Amino acid sequence: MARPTVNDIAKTAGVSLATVDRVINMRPGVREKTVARVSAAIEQLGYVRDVTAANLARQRLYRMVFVLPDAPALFVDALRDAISEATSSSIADRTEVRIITFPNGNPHALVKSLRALSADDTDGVAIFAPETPHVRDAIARLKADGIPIVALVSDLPNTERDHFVGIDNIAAGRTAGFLMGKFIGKTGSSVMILVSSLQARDNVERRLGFDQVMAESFPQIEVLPSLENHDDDAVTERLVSEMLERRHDIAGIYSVGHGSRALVDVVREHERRKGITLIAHELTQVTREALHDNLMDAVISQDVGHIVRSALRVLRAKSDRRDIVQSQERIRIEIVIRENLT
Amino acid sequence: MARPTVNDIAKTAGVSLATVDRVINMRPGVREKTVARVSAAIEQLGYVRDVTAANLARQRLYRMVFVLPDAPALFVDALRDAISEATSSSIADRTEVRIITFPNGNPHALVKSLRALSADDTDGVAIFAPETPHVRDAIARLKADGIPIVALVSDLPNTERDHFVGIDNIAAGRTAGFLMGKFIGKTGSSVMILVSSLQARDNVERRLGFDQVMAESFPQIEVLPSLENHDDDAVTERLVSEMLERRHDIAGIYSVGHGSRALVDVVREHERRKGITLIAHELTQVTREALHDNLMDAVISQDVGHIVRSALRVLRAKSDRRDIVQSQERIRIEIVIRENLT
DNA sequence: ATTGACGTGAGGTACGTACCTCATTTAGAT
DNA sequence: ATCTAAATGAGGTACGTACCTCACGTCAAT
Repeated sequence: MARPTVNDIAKTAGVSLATVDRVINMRPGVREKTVARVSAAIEQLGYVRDVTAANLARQRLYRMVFVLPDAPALFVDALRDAISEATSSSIADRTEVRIITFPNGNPHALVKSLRALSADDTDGVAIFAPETPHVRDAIARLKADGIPIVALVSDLPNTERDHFVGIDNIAAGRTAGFLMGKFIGKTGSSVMILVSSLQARDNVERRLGFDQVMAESFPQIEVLPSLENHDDDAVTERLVSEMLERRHDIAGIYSVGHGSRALVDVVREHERRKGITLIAHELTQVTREALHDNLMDAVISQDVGHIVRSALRVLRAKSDRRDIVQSQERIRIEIVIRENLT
Repeated sequence: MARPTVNDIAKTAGVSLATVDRVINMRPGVREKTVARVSAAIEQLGYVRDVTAANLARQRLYRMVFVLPDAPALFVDALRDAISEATSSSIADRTEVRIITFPNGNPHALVKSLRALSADDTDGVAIFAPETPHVRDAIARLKADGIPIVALVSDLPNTERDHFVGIDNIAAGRTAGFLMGKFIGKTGSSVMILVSSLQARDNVERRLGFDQVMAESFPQIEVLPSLENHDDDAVTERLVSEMLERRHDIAGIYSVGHGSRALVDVVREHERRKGITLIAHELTQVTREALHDNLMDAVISQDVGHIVRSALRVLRAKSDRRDIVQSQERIRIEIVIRENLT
């Protein structure tokens, strides 16, 4: 009744333990017929390899690498913190984590860092970076080396990444749009859109989803063109101030990017702050405070802790060629308002 | 640099492996002074017991029990499904799961089931049940037997449960209230409240939170007294139909309990359905469809998968007297709308 | 019939921990 | 100083798996 072991398989397949071992670990030197017999026995008994025992025997250490930009956005800091936290409890699951930082918006430096990784010191890579041709090539190289790759937060769909850990950003944008429309309510107003960069796939997708919903369900609200701030506080401040001066019909501001500090600062000091619906992404100290102060109306977020743990689980599974539990790895689009802010 | 083992501790503490083992597993026969020496070495080296190796050596099997009502609510079914799903992948982590069902609203039967559990066939119990004096006693008995207990979904704060896995239901009610107020917007309207039972702590807490927010932020909206449906579809149907006939100022319905099937059915067929803001709890097939059909405006939910996995993690940890990673065990109050419904 | 390549079996050691037995040392009481 | 009980050491086996070596058997090509 207890779970079957390799010995049970050997017995029912009528072969020795060594042969079972060869089959399971895909070592050469076994006739196809014998492989089939062993496989049948595995199937029949419902054998599941005891990963913990295997890892013990093999002195397994998962050496994982997170690759992050040094963008001056609190979200990236939060991600970094989550990685650190995961690291401290990761001794328990044989996982060692390194963080590689590359200069924001410098794919060249990123590629250089990726080049330094090889299969004999790395068992998995989680990347949060924009998709450029160079990055694509670097990822292809890593894959060719047999290293599992997951994309983090912003997907890299045209690369050979094994998995994407993050939210559906189109749906996230739609969510923001729905709330913006419902919260503004009134007609004849307009919404300002602030993005980090139109290079970042996640930003573009969110904007797309936002526009879809606004067009479908709230056509009376005008959505203004995206303004890029490149995660620069000074730029943000200028853009927002100017806009609020120039157009008095602004009823909402949607911050698409990862940073909202400057935006919150400007709005906090502005006379019209009560009349503006503010929706941003990512729960950080800044957005948290803004929610608490009734300055911000909703934050669309993704749990960085989940993201990090999921990335590590997926990378470990890929590294062992194991399946993943899909339902556990779905990252939710969280809507955070003042009341469910814990 | 690799993680230290018991042997390393023995060496640095200047004792034998057997003594280290006695200390770690709290077996008797070691002088206090020696215990201190060993503890110091553990501290110094940052030793963390390899739980996987320990479980292997000890042939550990975690025998967990979930105790659930047979309430005819889809949420309970979803919970049951989540447990089944967790069970299938639980072979990997040495966990065996049993589900005990008790007749809804019959604490006597529940207590009888609990009485049958003992420490030599159970390593942990997760309970979803209302807190009654009998239940309190039964839990006290289990605790006296040394069995870890977690409360599921609805807290049992006046018992000796080790942990609560679920959301802050007052905050959940506040969340519902905030959205209800924002979505209704207009003045001079009223909101109907439907609860499962005023015995269920989670229902009461949600109602409380809802009232708080409505009073604070939306005083122009009248909140009607709670109507109990005892999870009975026929009762629900009657209550809702009558109310919609009698009062034409109903602008919103808040379904506090775990079941919303009958409510959705009634509203779906009603002529005023477009004019009513519907907010319910728990994402199930019914609420999912209602969201999709624009019949329901928001669902406040908690991820049953997370709940089950968290309960199992916590019970395993308690059973081993290990600490839990708080941040990983917090269950979020999820706001689900049409757009972030995946 | 001999050679050699390949397939397979038998048996071992190791991983980090649990748990057992038995011998020996130590401390405290007399 | 002697006795006794408690504390400790030494060494073993086991858990399920990985990985190694070596011997033996089989079969086809020569």
